[in-house]
Amino acid sequence: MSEKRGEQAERIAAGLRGEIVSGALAAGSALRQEKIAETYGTSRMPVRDALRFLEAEGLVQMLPNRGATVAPLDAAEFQEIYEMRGAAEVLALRLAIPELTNRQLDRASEIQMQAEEGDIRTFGALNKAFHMALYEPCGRPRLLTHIAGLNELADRYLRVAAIELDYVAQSHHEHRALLEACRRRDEAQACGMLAQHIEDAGKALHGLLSAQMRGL
Amino acid sequence: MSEKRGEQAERIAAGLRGEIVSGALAAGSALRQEKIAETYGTSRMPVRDALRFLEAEGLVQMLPNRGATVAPLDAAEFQEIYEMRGAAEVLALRLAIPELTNRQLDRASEIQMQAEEGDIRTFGALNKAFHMALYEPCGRPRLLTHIAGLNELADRYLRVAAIELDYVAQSHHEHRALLEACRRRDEAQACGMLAQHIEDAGKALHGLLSAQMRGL
DNA sequence: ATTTATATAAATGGATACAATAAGGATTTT
DNA sequence: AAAATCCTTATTGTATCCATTTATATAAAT
Repeated sequence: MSEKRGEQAERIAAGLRGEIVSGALAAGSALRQEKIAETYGTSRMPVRDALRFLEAEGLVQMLPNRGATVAPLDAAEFQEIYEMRGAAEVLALRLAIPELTNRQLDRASEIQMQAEEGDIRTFGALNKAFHMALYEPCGRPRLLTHIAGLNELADRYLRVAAIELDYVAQSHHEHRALLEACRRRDEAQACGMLAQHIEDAGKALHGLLSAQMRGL
Repeated sequence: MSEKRGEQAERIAAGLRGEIVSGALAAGSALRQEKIAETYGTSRMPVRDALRFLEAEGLVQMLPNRGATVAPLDAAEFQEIYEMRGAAEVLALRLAIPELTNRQLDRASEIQMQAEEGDIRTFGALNKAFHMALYEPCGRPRLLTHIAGLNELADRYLRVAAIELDYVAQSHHEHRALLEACRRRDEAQACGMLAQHIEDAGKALHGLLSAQMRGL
């Protein structure tokens, strides 16, 4: 019980976020405040704060007087998220490229190598890490937060789509090409490839998703 | 006291939002829960919810155990917001153009005419309305919410910059040209002009801002 | 039998009360 | 006199309690 005061809401939010993104809490599930409070050993008050957090992130839906539910999965929203990712991440990359150091590029390469050696379970996290490594030098905190949020939303869908192997292979290929363009500091080429990469991913996964999502 | 239950937080958030965007609450001001609660005739509880809302929107900063303050104004953040606006709004316009009906274009024209007839006090709201009218047909709710949030953040800065007249004149000019491109359904031209329009606005206002922001 | 109305149970929203943290001032010590 | 420590006060975070709303089940009426 010796949790630092003032951060229980964030602890609860982190816990719920994990359960939602991992799929442990199914889309549409009711989130009862009392039950969650019991689970985390607090009162309902910090739980409410946590739910508000997650609502702002888009992982939870709250209806007045009717409680919170895990946000539904919807193929149209998935497409929208990927469109937004495209716009935001291309901007971040464009702003980052002039600031990219070789050291940072090496770091991204290393992450990509780990991703290629890893299996499907580690793909999601390492994929995210690779992208963020390229964007961080842009020095735009709000933009980076926005991108991270979109990726978190996307992760839920990836989990459902149970990523196919040949998509992963193509993703690796595109990552390598993207890295090369960045090393040449070829802004136009890199941005174009990234836009294509994200659009491809969106389309590739959209199909799997529509099929997979009958069971709701 | 006969407010509908379950929406007090949103009422308080709307009130505070207005005071922050209008500048009635200066950047950096402390936001005491008890005082706000008294003002709105409630307990501190819905106030806390409202502050969480505003924190998510970026208008308020919260430090654990140390309360909330109005988010500071910062020229670098202004630039970032305009960069993000550019990316998001160009995407929205690109997706909207194929769906735009003549009726919707007429509606946008009407808003623009009102803006040109109005004065500086009405410029901000009508400017926003014009842009949103062009984007709404894109049918991407999350993207539209994102854009609206960015515009709200930008409004704070516009208020401080006390918009110059020749900037307004140029904005009107660009809006008319943008409308023409949309009427021709010329996606590439329209998107290019919008990108330029937002970039111009960002640059024009950035200068004013840096000067104006000494008095903090 | 179906539908509607009522009553009851459950869960949320808000208020009040309490605990803990942080800041500011007074007092003491060097 | 300056600095450090302790104490007091103001403010936030959490818990408990109450009221209101919603959903469910039961009963009555058509």
